[in-house]
Order: sequence, then structure tokens, then C-alpha cells
Amino acid sequence: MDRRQRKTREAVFKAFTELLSEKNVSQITVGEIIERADIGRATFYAHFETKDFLLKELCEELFCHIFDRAEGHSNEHRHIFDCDAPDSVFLHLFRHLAKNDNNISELLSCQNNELFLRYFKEGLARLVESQLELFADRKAEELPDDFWVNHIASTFVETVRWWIDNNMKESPEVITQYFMLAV
Amino acid sequence: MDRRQRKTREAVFKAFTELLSEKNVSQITVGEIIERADIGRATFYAHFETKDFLLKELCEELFCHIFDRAEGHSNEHRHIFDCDAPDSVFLHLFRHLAKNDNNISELLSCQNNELFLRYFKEGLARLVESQLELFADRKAEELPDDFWVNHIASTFVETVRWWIDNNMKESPEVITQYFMLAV
DNA sequence: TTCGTTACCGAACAAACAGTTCGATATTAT
DNA sequence: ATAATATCGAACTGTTTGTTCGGTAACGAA
Repeated sequence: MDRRQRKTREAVFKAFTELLSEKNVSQITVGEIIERADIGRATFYAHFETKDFLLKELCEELFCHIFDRAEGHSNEHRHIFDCDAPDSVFLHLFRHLAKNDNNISELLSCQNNELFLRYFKEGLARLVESQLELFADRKAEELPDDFWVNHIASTFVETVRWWIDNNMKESPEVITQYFMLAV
Repeated sequence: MDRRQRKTREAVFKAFTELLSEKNVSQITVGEIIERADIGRATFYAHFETKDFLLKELCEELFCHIFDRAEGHSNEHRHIFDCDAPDSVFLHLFRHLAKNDNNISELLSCQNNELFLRYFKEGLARLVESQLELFADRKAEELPDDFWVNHIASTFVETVRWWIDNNMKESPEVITQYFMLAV
């Protein structure tokens, strides 16, 4: 990809991310984005069909990154899915959030979190589904697989939401404990 | 309240509800609402400051209705909170959704469900919180109260979401079973 | 370096929409 | 019957969206 394109794209993502942490997505105008990204109007529309498409691409870039890494790990070391292991994926993900790489937790805590949490949940459900046999459980036997997958992913996401809403006071280890107990 | 006001208000809610089941809230214009409600432009703005306020009032009207009734019941017959009772609040709520009073499940299944599910969850959390002692559990003792409340409400809402996404094939009784097992 | 390609700029533009104003008309409660 | 008030509808301002286009600068390959 052309260096100019990359720079424009990055500038737009950066500007948009900043704006998202300041106000609701519906209150952000294309005019503000291009002003902050310091690009021409026509350039914006050459890259993104609408603001909604921009948002979608931003989500995909952020979460595909996380989950691709997680899936990579899970293939190398399958034991990280073991809930009792000290380095389970869940703990791994909670630590990721605590470190706030890519300002993800900032995005998840702003007024737009519904949207991001939905993407987060989708990625997580895929991850859980691909390793379903590791989540065998007394409960799981009596429930449909997809219900069970949905439940695990939902519980994780809602735990994250609760954690962030409470200013992430608990350590990743403690939150992992809560999550394990709840699910 | 003046009969004219009531009629206008109802016409707007009806028109807006219809539009919500057809397209995303961000794609609905005030022009469409007043056209379908068949009222004057100035009249709309005399009732609702913006489209967002309209949406908020619609949610409050719908869900306050449901939860006020549920809370009323819970005061009369506390046993409906007993998860094993055949007429628990949960079963009651699932039945409510299955009957689709006020087209609620239609709203919950459209592209705007995030918003409605959030309201739903808030009402539910209040309900659970007010009756927390009835949810005592081995798990609950090891978890903070607000985490536990959040978990129950979240699990319920996510069960509803899963149910609706799967076209509500299961009976309210079966879904209640799934919910009880999961939580 | 050169050259053809491609991206960016920025101003101008049309169309759609939000929200306001106001005088005329119709409906309501008392 | 009357005073208060809700509605109507058209006109208007200001904002945002998405497009167009000619000119300029940066890129990659030969």
C-alpha cells in the first residue's frame, strides 16, 4: 500500500479514536474528523464510504488484532484455555485491557461502548467456539452448544463492562477469579 | 393531559416504533416520523426536544411499564422470585416476551436492540437488587454484591438476545430452564 | 533521473436534514 | 361562551453530507 494512503488512514483512525473518547459517535461529524486528521474532504471520502464504514473498519482492525494473537497463542499452547491455569486466555485478555494497549479500554468505557463490546463479544465467541471441548462442564452437557458459547462470551464481556464501569479497581487476577466463579 | 396531546404523543410513538422495526435509528429522520404520524413539524418539536429524547421516552414508557408490574407482583407474592417456582419472575418475563405485548420483542430483535437491551438490563438489575437476599448462592458469597447483581441481569438479557436471534424457537419454559442452568 | 500513475488538496456545489418562528385555525376544559 | 392552548403548515436559517473537478505533489518502476 502506498505510503500516502497509509498515512492518511492512520491519521483518520487517530483523529476518530480521539473524538470517540470525547463524545458520542452520532455527535461526531465528518468535518471534525478531517479537520483533526488534517486531510482534504475528498480524501476522506476516497478512503471511507461513510462514517459508519469508518467505525466498522476501526473495530475490525482493533479486535482482529487482539483475537488473532489470542488464537495464535491457543494453537501453540492449548493449555492457556484451561481455566485453572495461571495464564489462561481470560487472564491474558484482562491483562491486555489493564495495560490498555491501543487505548482499547478507553474506547470500551466511553459512551460508545455498546458498539465495541459487540465486536469484542463476536471475536470472543469465535475463539470459544473453536476450543469448545475445553469448556466441558456439568452444565454444558444440558445446554445447546451455541447457547453455552454465547453464555461464556457474554459473561466475559459483561465482566469487562462491570470492571471498567468500576474504574478497574480490581487486579486482572481478581477479575479472572470473579469471571471463573460466575461462568 | 389534553386529549390532543395524548393523541399526538401516541401517534408519534406508533410511527417511531414502526420505523424502528424497519431501519436503524440513525437512518430515521424527523421528517419521516412526522409524515407517518401525520402531524405538523412544529408539533413534533413541541413534544420532543430531539429524536434522542423521543427514543429515551419511548424506552422509559415501555420498560417502566413491565418492571413496575413485575415489582408489584414481587411485593404481593415474594415467592415468584424463587427460581424453582413454576411462576418465577423470569418465566413471567419470558412469557411476556413470547406474547410480544407492545411489540417489545420486535424492538429487541431489530438493529436497535443494543439500546433497548440496555434499558431492559437496567430495569432488571434494579429488580434483582431489591430482592437480593433471594438470590443467595454458594457463588454469591464469594463475589461482590454488585458484581453478582450485574451477572444475573446480564445473563438474563443475553439469554433473551440469544433466544430472539434464534427466532424464539424454544418455549418460555425451556428458556427459563436454560437461564437457570447458566446463571 | 525520468515518466506514467496515483493520491491528495481545496474550493465550490447540490441535496438533505435539523430545529425555529409565526400567524391562522381548531379543540379543549371549565 | 370564553379563555387558554394545541395544532397546522409554510417559510427560513444554519449545518452536514457526499460529489465534482482542476491543479499539485508524491510515489514506484524502468
